[in-house]
Amino acid sequence: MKVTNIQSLKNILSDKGYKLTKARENTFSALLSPEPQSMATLIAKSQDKVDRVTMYRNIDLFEKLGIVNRIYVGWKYKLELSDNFMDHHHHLSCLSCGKVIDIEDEQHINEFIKSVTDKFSFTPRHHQFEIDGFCNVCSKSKKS
Amino acid sequence: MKVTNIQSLKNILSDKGYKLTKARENTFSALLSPEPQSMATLIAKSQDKVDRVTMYRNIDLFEKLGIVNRIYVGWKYKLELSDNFMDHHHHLSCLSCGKVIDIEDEQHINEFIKSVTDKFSFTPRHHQFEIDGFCNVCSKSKKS
DNA sequence: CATCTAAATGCAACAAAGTTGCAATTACAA
DNA sequence: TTGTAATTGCAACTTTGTTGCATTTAGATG
Ligand SMILES: [Mn+2]
Ligand SMILES: [Mn+2]
Ligand SMILES: [Zn+2]
Ligand SMILES: [Zn+2]
Repeated sequence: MKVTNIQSLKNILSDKGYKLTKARENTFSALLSPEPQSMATLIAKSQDKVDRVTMYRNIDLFEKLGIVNRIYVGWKYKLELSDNFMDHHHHLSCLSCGKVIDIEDEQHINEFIKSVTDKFSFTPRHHQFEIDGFCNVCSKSKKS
Repeated sequence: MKVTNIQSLKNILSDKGYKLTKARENTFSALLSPEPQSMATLIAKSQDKVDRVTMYRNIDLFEKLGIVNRIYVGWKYKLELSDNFMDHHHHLSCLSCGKVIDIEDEQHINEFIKSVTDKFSFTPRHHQFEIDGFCNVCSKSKKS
């Protein structure tokens, strides 16, 4: 499912009967970034090449095809290219100081996903697990 | 942090130097619901009592004070009163048709949370686990 | 490679969501 | 009761996302 270049993008698209267009190439280029980006950023980056409306439509399509993931960072979503079959974002997020801690432990999570998706015949593509609360520093200070 | 009535709301507010106003009482009343609600719903429910702008401002305040949680359901956030016990939201969300399935199985998740919050000395308030993918219906259709 | 057509695009217009500045009102402490 | 800072409502505005439609284009076919 990983898209590394225009050729693999074309393969995924044509496989489902979609066309590889200039707008889609440019949408893909805008997505190349080490960090997840907001829709506004993607639109700004390619403002002379891709119409706003087309950007929305193609991001929707890419998401359905598994080319991009929509993740929530703070109160807004951001978009990123899918890397592996199943991307993950497991965070502890401090409501007081905003610190975000990444969790690596996959053991329990993977078991849980398997059991629950099997139960509902659901095909998972991506998941996100966020725990909001207070970090060790902020837990000690008086004002919650 | 749990708010059960107007008096406890007043306590939390005045504790931080905020006033208990009619608009805030009505904001609180609108939040009383077994289900998380969208901002649009809250605004509609109290359209004759609280101005749209005031609703935004007071929800923001309530969130900072820990009175409400903002959670993501599908692609939109919803609001709910915080509870004493840990709030939880476990969903399967279909990228194609938008269907949201609630998961009730708590077993694996609770183990996982315990182990990871202990590890980082983190005090959890609420958590959210969302799996994006395709529901049983949409998994079968050809243009996935 | 010339032709054909469904798919895709851009544009304009719209709708929904959220923000800002400010004058009028209100909570509440003195 | 009064004084005053906090809060509100309103109007105007920005940002974000959607819809309908005429025009353009990818790419399949021969
Ligand atoms: Mn992460
Ligand atoms: Mn839920
Ligand atoms: Zn913290
Ligand atoms: Zn579905």
